[in-house]
Amino acid sequence: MTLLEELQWRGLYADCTDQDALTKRLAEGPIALYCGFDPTADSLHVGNLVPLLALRRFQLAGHHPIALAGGATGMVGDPSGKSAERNLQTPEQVALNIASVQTQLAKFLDFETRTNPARLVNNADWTAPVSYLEFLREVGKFFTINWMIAKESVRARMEDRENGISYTEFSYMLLQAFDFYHLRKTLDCELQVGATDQWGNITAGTELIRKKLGAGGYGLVFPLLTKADGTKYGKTATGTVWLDARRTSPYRFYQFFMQTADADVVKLLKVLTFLAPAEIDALETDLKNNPSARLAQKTLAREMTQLVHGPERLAGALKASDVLFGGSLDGLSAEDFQDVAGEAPNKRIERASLAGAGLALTEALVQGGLAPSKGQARKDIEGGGVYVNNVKAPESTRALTTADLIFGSFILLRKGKRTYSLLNVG
RNA sequence: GGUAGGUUACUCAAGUGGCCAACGAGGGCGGACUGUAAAUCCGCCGGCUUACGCCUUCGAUGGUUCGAAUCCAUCACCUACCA
Repeated sequence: MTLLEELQWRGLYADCTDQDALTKRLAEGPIALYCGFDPTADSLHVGNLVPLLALRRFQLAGHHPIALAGGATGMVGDPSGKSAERNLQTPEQVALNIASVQTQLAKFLDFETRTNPARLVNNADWTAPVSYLEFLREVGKFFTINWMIAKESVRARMEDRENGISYTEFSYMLLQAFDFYHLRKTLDCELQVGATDQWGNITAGTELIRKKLGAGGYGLVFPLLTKADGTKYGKTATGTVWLDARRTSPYRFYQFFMQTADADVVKLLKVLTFLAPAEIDALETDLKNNPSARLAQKTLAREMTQLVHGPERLAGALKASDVLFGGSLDGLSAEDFQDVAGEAPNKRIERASLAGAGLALTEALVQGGLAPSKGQARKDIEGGGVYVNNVKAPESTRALTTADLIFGSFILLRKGKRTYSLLNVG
């Protein structure tokens, strides 16, 4: 199976500027390719994994990946896929975000290998020195407004009378075109990859390369990741699933994948993991024959957590999951529980607050982050959805005392089937 | 600069003087059923309160009124048309 065939099998092929030519080119030998990541936050999220891991797939196949951090483009904001104008980030924010995003990008690619080491670049390096006038003459002149406003990302916003599009965001595609042109010229980068919403930006690049260099450039785009029910992938009710362990703990990260719907899990195994097709096929069969074992979900969660957080954090997440989803806490060793204490969502409270009448359960739920207010906490309790140490606690007048402590200094609160908070009593 | 329209809770969106903490939909959270899945059904979703109830909210400020999300004035922002 060639690389392109594998990408197709994995559902990672949406469109290509010239499939036949690219197939031929890839057969001839290693190619340099890039993908850009704008620093919209100080961490990447699971949605970024698709293009990032695609770069890695190319590297594993012997090609030269270039990860581009958008120090310049991040100052402007990509209108693609956005229905409204965005607020500009301050230069300080961009600088901070760039620093952490670069560190994360570096974790997924091999920079040491002799044959085809990865490279990490920042488009601010070549964009910032160019003056506005220079840019207009060197880049702007090669694009007609007519062509630009025909792009989906722009047209969608032009048709939306409510929002419109600023000149700044309108210009975004030219900056990205300039990136591709620059990388083509200086690093002989022939291919740009990205999600489908990048199609317009990518083709702007190939246009510029053709016009200014008289050379070719390829674009390859992946489908946007969606869930079977049509909603966006990578967001939970609580928010985005980040790659940074400080924002999304490995335990939560593991649980996010563990809770994948049956209808999505095979697609995600293909798109996100490096498991061989045969292994994924076997998991698909298992899912059909024995869905309650959740082997596909477990494998996905395991693979992803290992990939992003490493084997040690994976072990912690597994241990915490075993304990928290293992039913009764009886028979659990103190050591095992200590491990959970470090991994699970956790909140420190004062031992003194448990003295006497104790701490109201409603108050404890609020402190543990399981309820937004005491009123809501009371309703949740009365609705039968709250557990203390995995025992249902249906009375909203319940208070926690030292008698509820397990293993000396913990109280395990649970709301619903799977939301936990561990009170760590100091 | 002129004219017209808009700004309601997480989002969309009703409400145009008391019955409004505010219809409805989406979404979320809980429950039942399950498999930490989906679908379905039920309950809840401003805050405090065991409850009666109290308090804070409908862009901002001030006013009219016994009483305002609803009326008036000023301001801010958004949109359209005209200049």
